[in-house]
Amino acid sequence: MGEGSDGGVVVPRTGHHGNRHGRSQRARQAVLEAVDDLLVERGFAGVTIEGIAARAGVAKQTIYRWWPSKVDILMDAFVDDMAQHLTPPDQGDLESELRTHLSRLADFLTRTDPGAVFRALAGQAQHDPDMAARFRAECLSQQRVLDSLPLRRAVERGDLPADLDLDLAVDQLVGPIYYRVLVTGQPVPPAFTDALVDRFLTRRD
Amino acid sequence: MGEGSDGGVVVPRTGHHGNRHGRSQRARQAVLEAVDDLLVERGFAGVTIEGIAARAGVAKQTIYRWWPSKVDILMDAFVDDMAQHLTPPDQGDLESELRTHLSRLADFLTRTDPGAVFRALAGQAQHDPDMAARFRAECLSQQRVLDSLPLRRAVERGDLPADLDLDLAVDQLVGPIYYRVLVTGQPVPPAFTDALVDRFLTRRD
Amino acid sequence: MGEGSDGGVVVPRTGHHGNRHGRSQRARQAVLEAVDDLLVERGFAGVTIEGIAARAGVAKQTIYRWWPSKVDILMDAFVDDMAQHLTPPDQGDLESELRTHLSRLADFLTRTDPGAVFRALAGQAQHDPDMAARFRAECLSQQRVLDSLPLRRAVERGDLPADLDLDLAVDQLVGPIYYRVLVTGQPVPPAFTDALVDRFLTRRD
Amino acid sequence: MGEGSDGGVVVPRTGHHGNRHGRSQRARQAVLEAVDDLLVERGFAGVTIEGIAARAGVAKQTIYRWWPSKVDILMDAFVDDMAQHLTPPDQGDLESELRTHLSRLADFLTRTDPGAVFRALAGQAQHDPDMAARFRAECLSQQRVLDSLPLRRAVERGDLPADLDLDLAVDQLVGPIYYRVLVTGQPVPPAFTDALVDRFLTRRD
DNA sequence: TTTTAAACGAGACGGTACGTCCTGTCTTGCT
DNA sequence: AGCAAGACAGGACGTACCGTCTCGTTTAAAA
Repeated sequence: MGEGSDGGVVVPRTGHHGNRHGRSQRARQAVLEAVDDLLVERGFAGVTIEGIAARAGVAKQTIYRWWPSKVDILMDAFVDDMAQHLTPPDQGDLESELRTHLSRLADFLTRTDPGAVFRALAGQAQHDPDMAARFRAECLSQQRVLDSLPLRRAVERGDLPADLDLDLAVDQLVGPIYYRVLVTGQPVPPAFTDALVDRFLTRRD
Repeated sequence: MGEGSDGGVVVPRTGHHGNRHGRSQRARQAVLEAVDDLLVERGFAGVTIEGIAARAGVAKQTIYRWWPSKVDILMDAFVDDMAQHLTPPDQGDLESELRTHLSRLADFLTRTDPGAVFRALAGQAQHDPDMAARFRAECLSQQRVLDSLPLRRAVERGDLPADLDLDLAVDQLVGPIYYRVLVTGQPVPPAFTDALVDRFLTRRD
Repeated sequence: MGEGSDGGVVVPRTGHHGNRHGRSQRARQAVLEAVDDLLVERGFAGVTIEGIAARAGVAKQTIYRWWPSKVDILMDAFVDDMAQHLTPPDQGDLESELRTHLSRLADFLTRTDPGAVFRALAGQAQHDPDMAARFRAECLSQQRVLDSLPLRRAVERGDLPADLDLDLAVDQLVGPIYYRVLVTGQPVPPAFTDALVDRFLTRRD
Repeated sequence: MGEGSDGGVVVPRTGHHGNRHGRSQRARQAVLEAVDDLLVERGFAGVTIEGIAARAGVAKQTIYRWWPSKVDILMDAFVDDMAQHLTPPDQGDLESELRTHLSRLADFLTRTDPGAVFRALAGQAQHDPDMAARFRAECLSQQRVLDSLPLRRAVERGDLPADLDLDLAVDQLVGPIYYRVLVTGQPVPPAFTDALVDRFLTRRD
């Protein structure tokens, strides 16, 4: 689904009201802000197309023209936010990078507004396979790349074996975090993420 | 939410139409079956109180009398099913028990109808904190006990140290499974669950 | 259209909110009053289902449950009003009765609120053959009977020949009135209706 | 509303897309044909500005530039057609001329496409006083002149008294026809129009 | 037995949001 | 300057469910 994120490509200059050169940037931004605000203020059930339209000062039809559903609006809003967070720093040291990244991930998922959007999207994905596919393609695949970055750097450095099963390793590292966030609701403190890193590295000795 | 699961206690004998002493078992069963059917056939969005009532041949009011919401009906239906599956067998051997239990869990979550109910409930829990609390209290806590059973038995047998952090261990073992099921949508074959067990046990040597 | 006007038959007693004994009289009355008010205040285009619902304090669904369209609501309202007016008095004298009836008819059509409803319905009938058929069956046929009443009484009295073409005679008498009301928009003063009566009776001498 | 009918005066040459020399005749014709087609095919409710624009291959703005509303387009289309029909022939004989004219009028109103347009316009006039005024000024006044033509010729010939109330006479002759067409929906056969003429002339003997 | 009160089926009610359609206005680039 | 194209804010449409509320019936414990 590209219409949400490529508005800047289509529109050459202005964000005025309707014209033949594509969508209004003003409307797009207003919608994305409105959807974020509504989700945080009223929860997922409080996010309605009518509510977004009213809050953004936009016509419903304008929303339907560019987004197939409210979750696609949320995904659009999420993509804008996600890249800003969660790019693991290159510290030259696997353990440090993993500790930093996992604790940041836990914080992002549990404490930030985009994290709340993520949880809502992950929730909705359970109800709608098509949406789940879009969610994975647009949001999760990028995230997955970032999650594996410390490991791939360590492999390049020779700190991890070249035949490491990356998929499995990433699942082991971040799986328990998502499990706590999405299933048990337990807190995910640094002590927990550090322990995950410890046990992941220990067995390699 | 207790009224859903204790109906059998209140009703003395029959499940015919109105009576002055407790709820109709006929109605309860019809509702639980209808909700399961609808979820599997039409997905979570296709589960509506009106639809359940029509399918079960029951009045809406009867549903509202006994369940606060459609997710509570689903939880009621889920509880009935869950216990049947997923009780790990006592095989006297940690590795075997873990392999068996984790692969059964993966199968339950991804391939069975109650698994679909679970995913729907887990999804809805992301949108509704109150419901999430009920979900954890009624469904997950039991499951959590079962998940830790092989480890606790191993501790009793002396195969695992007494000071083992059970919570962390369970999270490491089942977290990646739930992560695949709820987030990435990747399949969860026995090869994957076996690998989880391997790596969990390896470092103990 | 019968569901609108036979509510009193179906509902045995109360006008409370929903019950199994048919529709709420309170809602029905509120809708009919709202539709009349809106037509007079804002014209036909200002009559909307949403506006009626809001004004009557009624849910849209309740309106759709009982009336197929807004014109059917207007017809229902019109039927209630029409009978009150326009029953020609029995004065024992053809000329007097005709003069009275035609001038009353003209006044009804041009100066009263139900007359405005009639004009709106007659207008809509031009756009919708099905509605036109309902309109004729429910509203006009009764009116037609009243219009011919003075002539039929005169025939009974022997003041008019028994083989009089009633249809033609009524068309000649009231046709020009409706023509002015619906087509030319000219006023229809008593001088005009009296002249119609004169010319109708003159040729019989 | 004059902009619709004087286009031919302004445009000097072509009807291509945008040009700097007044309106496009191509667009005007396409719109008038589209509106006629749509009215006949889908009825008045099926006539929308968007539909006309799509069918005529014309931009909505072009329509709004030249016509204030869809009924004005219909009036424009109607004026073109009306003059062609309904000019009563000069037969030198009042009765013949009246018989011919009234039966042609009845046929025009009930059986022709322009007649359908007329009925739609007359219907809409009931809902919109401003439009009714335009309708009378642009369409009906001409028609009224034609309707009275046989009578005026007869007065000139001395076949009718010079002090004849022309308005009343015309109303008596055509009123019943319009009444049947617009109100009762009864057919208007020659037998009916002939009877109207008979009775109109009889009383003069 | 007869009474009687709780639970039942049915379904109308006031609402909210849905997704669609059309309105009339606007801006742009082409002819 | 007029045009085709089409995005825009707005608003009504008719539908689907929500959760609440009578109704009149069914039922079995209490009287």
